[in-house]
Amino acid sequence: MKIGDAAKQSGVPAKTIRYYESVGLIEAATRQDNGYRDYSETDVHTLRFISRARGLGFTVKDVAMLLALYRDSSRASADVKAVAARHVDRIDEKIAELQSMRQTLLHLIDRCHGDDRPDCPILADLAGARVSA
Amino acid sequence: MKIGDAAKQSGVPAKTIRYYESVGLIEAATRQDNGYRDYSETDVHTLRFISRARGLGFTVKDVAMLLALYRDSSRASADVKAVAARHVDRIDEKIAELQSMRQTLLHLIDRCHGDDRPDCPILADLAGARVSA
DNA sequence: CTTGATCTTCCAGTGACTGGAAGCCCTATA
DNA sequence: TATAGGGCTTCCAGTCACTGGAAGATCAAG
Repeated sequence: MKIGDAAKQSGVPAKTIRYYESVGLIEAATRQDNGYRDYSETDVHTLRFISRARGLGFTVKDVAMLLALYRDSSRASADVKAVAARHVDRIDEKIAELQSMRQTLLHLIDRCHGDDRPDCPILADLAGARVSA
Repeated sequence: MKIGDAAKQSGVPAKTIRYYESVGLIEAATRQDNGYRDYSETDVHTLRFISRARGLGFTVKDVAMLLALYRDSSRASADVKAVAARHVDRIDEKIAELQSMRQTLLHLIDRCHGDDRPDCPILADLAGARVSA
């Protein structure tokens, strides 16, 4: 099948499929006589695998590793678990960082009148003033 | 003062200061006779403002807006508040997204033996199998 | 036969830096 | 005075994961 159909069936945009090929995440597709890329059901399956993994926030590098493990029938599940666990750690860090920002922002927003007056604790804080807890 | 000192005093790397200048977030610094960029205390203050805002996750575009508001003594605090509130919304979305990923991952990890056997629900899920709740 | 959709390649832009090369400037020390 | 080092300058490239767009070939339908 052509790239457009593979895109529809996998949910991965044609542009992105070509991109994945260019960075080596998927193998270069075979070509039809007219030069168009040709995809199989297996390829679509792989693309869906990639799409799900990316949806869970795995980096393309991680996805390459997961794909390799997926294809290695003699893999140890511990290796997969390790990749996932590392990823959860990164997510936890990110969440903590965002929540800290959020808290500070809400604190400042709460103290800001939000009217026509120029007086604003948000700007004051950014300018270096310590705002009371 | 030279860029290295401005960097030390503001916490913004010299490289990043030049970058901010290149994208117009800060004005082009005046130059000393030898061509070196020259910074004032006010410039350092601005860099610290930027550094704090970036630390709260504001985009450079948002920071540009906040700086403009900061300098506009006739600003309405409502405008500042709006920028901050929009930002909190973005953060909330991001947190929700990450927490959803996290939950799915933890669920899968929990079900993975993590031993030498190849059997792995994480890969099974990525491959399209529905994992029991 | 033409129209429009889809395919091809290649280049550029996103956001916010960061690294590195090549070369100038300044200061301190042998 | 020569030199060694550090910091300064510019510019280009790389990061990450795409995404947009241009120019041109191909194909299916009317």
